[in-house]
Amino acid sequence: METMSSAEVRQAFLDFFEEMGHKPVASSSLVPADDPTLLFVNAGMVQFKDVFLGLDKRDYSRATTSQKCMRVSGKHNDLENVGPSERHHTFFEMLGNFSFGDYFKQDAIKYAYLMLTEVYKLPADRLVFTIYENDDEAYDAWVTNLGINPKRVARMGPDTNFWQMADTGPCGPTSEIHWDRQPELGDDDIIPMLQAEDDRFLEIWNLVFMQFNRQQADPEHSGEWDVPLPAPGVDTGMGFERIVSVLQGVEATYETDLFMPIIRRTQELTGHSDAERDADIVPYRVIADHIRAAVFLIGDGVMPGAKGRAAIPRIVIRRAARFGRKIGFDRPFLAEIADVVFDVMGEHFTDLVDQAESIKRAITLEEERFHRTMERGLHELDAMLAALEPGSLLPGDQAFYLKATLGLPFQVTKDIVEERGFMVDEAGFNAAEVEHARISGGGQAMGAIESADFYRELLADLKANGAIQKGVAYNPYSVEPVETAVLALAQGGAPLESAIVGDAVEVLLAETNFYVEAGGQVSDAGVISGDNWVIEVEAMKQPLAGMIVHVGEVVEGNPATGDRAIAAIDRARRKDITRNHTATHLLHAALRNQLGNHVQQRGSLVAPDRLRFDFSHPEKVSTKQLAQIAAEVNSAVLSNLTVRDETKSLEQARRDGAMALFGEKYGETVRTVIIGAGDGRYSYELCGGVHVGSTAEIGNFVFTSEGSVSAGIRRVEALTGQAANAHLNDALSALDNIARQLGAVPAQAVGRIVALQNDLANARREADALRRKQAKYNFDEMIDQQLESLNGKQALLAELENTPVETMREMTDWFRNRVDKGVMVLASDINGRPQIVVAVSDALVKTGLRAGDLIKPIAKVVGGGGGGRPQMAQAGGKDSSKIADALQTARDLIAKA
RNA sequence: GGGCCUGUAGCUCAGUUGGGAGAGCGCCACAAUGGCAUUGUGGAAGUCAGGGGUUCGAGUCCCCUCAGGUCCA
Repeated sequence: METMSSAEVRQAFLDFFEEMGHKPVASSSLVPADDPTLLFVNAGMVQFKDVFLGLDKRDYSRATTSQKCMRVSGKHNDLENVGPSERHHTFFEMLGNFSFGDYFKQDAIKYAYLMLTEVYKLPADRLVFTIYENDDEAYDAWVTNLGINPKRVARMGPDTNFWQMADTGPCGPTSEIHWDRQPELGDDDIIPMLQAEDDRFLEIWNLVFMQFNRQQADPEHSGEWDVPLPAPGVDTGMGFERIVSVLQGVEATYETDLFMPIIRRTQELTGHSDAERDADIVPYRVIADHIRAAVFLIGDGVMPGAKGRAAIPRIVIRRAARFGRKIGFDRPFLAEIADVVFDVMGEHFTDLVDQAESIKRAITLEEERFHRTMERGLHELDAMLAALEPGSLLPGDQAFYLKATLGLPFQVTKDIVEERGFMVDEAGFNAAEVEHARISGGGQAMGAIESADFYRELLADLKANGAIQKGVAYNPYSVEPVETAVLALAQGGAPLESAIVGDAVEVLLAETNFYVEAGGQVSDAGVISGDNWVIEVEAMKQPLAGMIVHVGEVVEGNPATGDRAIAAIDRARRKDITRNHTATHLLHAALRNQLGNHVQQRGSLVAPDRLRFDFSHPEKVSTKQLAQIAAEVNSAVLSNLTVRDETKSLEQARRDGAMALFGEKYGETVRTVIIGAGDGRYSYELCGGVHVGSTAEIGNFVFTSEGSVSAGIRRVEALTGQAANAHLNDALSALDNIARQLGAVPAQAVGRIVALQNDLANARREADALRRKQAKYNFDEMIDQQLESLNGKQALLAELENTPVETMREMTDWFRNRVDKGVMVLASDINGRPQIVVAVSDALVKTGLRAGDLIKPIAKVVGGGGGGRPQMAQAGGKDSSKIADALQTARDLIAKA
């Protein structure tokens, strides 16, 4: 047994299988290419799934990989185990060798054995094996052919040693190789201990033999419906971190050279001694695991966010930040630790290094966002605790509110609550969490998966009967109507033979040029028609690669599966979209020219009626800069640059200087869009969208807004073509009207308005002052003359003419200041509607007379309602002719009160 | 995809059964000081995210849309 570095372990594996005739294939992205049901690649075979299913062909029949994997959700959720466990990870690598109908069980077992004993030079007497209970071939392979002692080979049940992709389909027995951590216990108990899954053994390699096609579900594993596959295959997986730990002679994967540099760096930053570190090892491990996950996720284009896949980098970054706080970090620190990941992994995953700065920035941004969120949550928690009796229980639903709505992790809540001498109702919290999962999970997400399953089966059927080759023929770059056939109609994830008028249907055609939303460009709309029927297409979707689905409504006739059809996009709409799309590229280039190369696209929307573009930029784009950018775009339009596309390898495109979007995933060959010819090339981007032929077709370009989306990201919106013309014309005619109204030429309009505004403000102030003075004078006179005494109270009841509500309210203050024990009811007709205010002096309020109560019956008389505070109330009504009656009612009420 | 929360002055936010749109910071002017820091006085600044509804009356209640936050899938 040799001590190898992790890099050597990985390379030795790939080299050995290459020698054995395998094609070394690069790890695929963590984001599964065509599989919406799978959040992340979680095994080496994922990128070969279609090859195993016979849906895809490669020019090799043997492959070997070291595949990036994530296990964070669903059946394989290792998130909570990370830290306490010595060898659980969210992100890890899986070494594997694969046979697609080439070699089978005997060779697979032989290769695995050679790899471990000859290349890694593991002592054979430390290896033990499991096989499926009735798999005699595997038994022979180990015992007869390789001469393994039968005491070291355990027959196991279907739970551990039978693999199936789904309830039906490919399946087969497996054989596992385990490392014996306690060889001193001898051979005799090996089989029972393996069957009991004792900690003595560490599983290092799983060999899967895809041998059968299961025709129908078989929960009892009778094997009755298992038909042998014509070309059986092999899929193996060895946990890279585990084998490295075995070869480096350490107990925990965290002690290997994959993790120790990360842990040491963390330790440098905290200043802990080794003993302090070991006393607090869980946070160190969590940080080490999660920083790797975050780096690789973001490297594969999964930016932290709230929804879908994006939630995962957010979760790992926030968990790491949270555990970081426990060991003393009070500032963003993960980016500094990420540096070590680039050092350790960069040699093999070279594309990571190019993106290092962007990845670190994304991590730090997320950490900062987390801190802000925490501050808000802690603030709310403070308020909750302030309202609590000392030593009492914080209700579970409140703790859950902090988590679900404000994003404050429960552990944080719990720590703080206990620090302050309270307790949390944990059972209540858990109940609220379960209830929340029930309400918000389930239903719709399942629907999406069922729909994907439906289309996957449909795709397989259509390929099987030869209706299509790889998928729907898709050429969105043409605008001419396409003559084709209806391959299938569907509704709610179920097939439909034919449809009638009014049906909402999904239509699958053999060929289409309807664009499916991608890269910000929205889907096409249009019409599919056949003999005597018409379907209006409102939306498009792509449930999986190769399946382009039209979503629409039958407006005429009875379309049916198999019908001839003509698919026609809405060409005017498409034209507007292409104008906006090409303009978006011009805008991107102009932004970089005017603001600098730090400008990077962070999102975009290309719709027929507008375009929206988000980009990184630290400050507001000034009006002047905006004008310069628009001028540059318009100048590029006027230069009538040609727009063309080229398809080439991603590598070539990068070399040629094409702009790729950070955080997007690309295939090996890419389409590029070039604006401007030769050295005068103005813009060069990777893009799958549809564009105009030359820039003059865009017409006018005009901004409609500029603003902020989040920290460091600006958003602009703009119009082109007809929409821009209309916008400009509206603005010009509005300006023209304004100028005409002012009796000035447009250039002088603003000066005139400023002067007018000043005059108006002065006049208003003057008029207000006069009106108030007058009103106060009249009011004082009114009190002198009209104050009456009702049942010991001083009352003023009056109808005012043309007095605004504001003045009436002011009068209530005057009244209450002047009359100690008084009630006032004022009514006024304002634009044909009665308004009433009631005021009560403080002394009378104390005796129980409330303006709010008093006003309700009064308001009823004029057909309205009202209310207010004890001192002052306000009401309105409908019938001004009843004002006198209302005042009389008031008089009666006050007299009685 | 679903649940919950938020959107009020340039910024941070308050606004209690529906009845005077506010505070702090910032900004402008004036005064005190030789100047600055500073202090005082005064002032400007709001489509209460947008649209619809209920009501005599909506920042406040209801519905929709948009944007953001957050949790679950």
